[in-house]
Amino acid sequence: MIALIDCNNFYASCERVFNPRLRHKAVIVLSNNDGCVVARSNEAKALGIGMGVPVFKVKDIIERNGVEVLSSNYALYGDMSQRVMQTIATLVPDMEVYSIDEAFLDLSNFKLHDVEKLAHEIRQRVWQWVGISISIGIAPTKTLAKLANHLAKKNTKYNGVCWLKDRNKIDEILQTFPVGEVWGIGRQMTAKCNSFGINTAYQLTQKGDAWIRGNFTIVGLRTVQELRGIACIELQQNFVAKQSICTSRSFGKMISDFDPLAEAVTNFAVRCAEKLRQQKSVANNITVFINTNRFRNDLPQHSQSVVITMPVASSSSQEIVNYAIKALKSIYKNNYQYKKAGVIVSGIVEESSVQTSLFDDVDREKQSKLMKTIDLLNHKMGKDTVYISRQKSDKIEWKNRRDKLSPSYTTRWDDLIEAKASEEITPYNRIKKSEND
DNA sequence: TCTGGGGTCCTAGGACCC
DNA sequence: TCTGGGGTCCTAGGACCC
Repeated sequence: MIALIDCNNFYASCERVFNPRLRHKAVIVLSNNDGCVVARSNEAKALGIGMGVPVFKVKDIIERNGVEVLSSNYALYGDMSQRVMQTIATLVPDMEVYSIDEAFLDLSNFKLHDVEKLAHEIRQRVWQWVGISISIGIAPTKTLAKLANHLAKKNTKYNGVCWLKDRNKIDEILQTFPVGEVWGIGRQMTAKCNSFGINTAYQLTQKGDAWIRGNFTIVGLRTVQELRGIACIELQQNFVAKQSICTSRSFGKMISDFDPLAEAVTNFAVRCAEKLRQQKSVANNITVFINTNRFRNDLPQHSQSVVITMPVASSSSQEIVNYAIKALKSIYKNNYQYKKAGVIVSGIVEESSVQTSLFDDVDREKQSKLMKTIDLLNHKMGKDTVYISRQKSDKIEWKNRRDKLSPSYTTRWDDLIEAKASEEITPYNRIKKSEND
């Protein structure tokens, strides 16, 4: 038995925990650069604000209904996510944290008659300890647990917990479940299914394996098997190092000059190097890409990327920055307005298994000590306390827009909430006051 | 005016080998 | 006229996820 826990309207819910004024109101949270809508409270969904739409397209709805608009505050959401996960782990330790707001649980160690009670206990505890409401789907496979979760979220009759107990119940549900809502079936596969007259999840499960494989590859077949109750996607409980790491941003405004572009790329490269060191990895390849604004048909377009393979795999900020700048120089062109850039490190291996080069002229021992010291300082004293000079100039042209950022309530001392008790409302004062009167 | 960021996995096809 | 058969490895690009 597998459970999928998913936080309801996660980013919007996080904002509400510390700002009660937002409760019972339509709230939306925007993507980086205040570009698109990435989270909506139920009230905002009801107003017809779609997921992923650019804000400027729903400006009317926002103004007419007084929708509360917030920039995304990842420091807050990341910390709240950890609290949710830690709370769940107090009841079920066998857990895979699947995304910032989702976790799969292995319930095979629990007795069947305890499952429903356990699920409600998890909901209650997360709500009480963290202030976030969650939905829980329970089923024999990950894909079915996802589906159950979907139902738990959509139908209030489930009271937040949907358990697909047996095959009959599962089939009954699948017969009305749109095939496109199934986890792993995206836009392309949905269109193809529909063109074959397959509209429900059940219809898909009735097709032959060979047919499914032929049309939807092994990936599609796995999804169908999971719908049939045969587990093909295992719970991943151990830490797995990433195979590629990307840091990229759209800019607050477009950039033409090389220097500010290089400043941005330097920062992205430093972040990639930090993420590498965090997971004790080194990378062999560095990709740098730059894009002009693809929505501006009136401007000349230039999008290009280039991969550089380093002589020796590395996680040194200095080294990765040097190669990234070299890469940028090779693709940068004058007279274009760039909107976005990014750095990807790939060909990732454990730092303990580095293949050295006979002609290596870098003192790796020294670099490694330097990076450890920098990481320590930056962790203790704040991000970029020690930085590479190219990371910061007086110009900050490439920075993001985050106009509606909420405080980092849980991760910055300066942003801690102050609670003030009014004289009028405390019970103690009320008694004192009446005594005086 | 304004349009996110970060991942994984799979396949097809080319390059190369004998 | 007619041009083998069987592999491996790598990469770009597509599809999917949150």
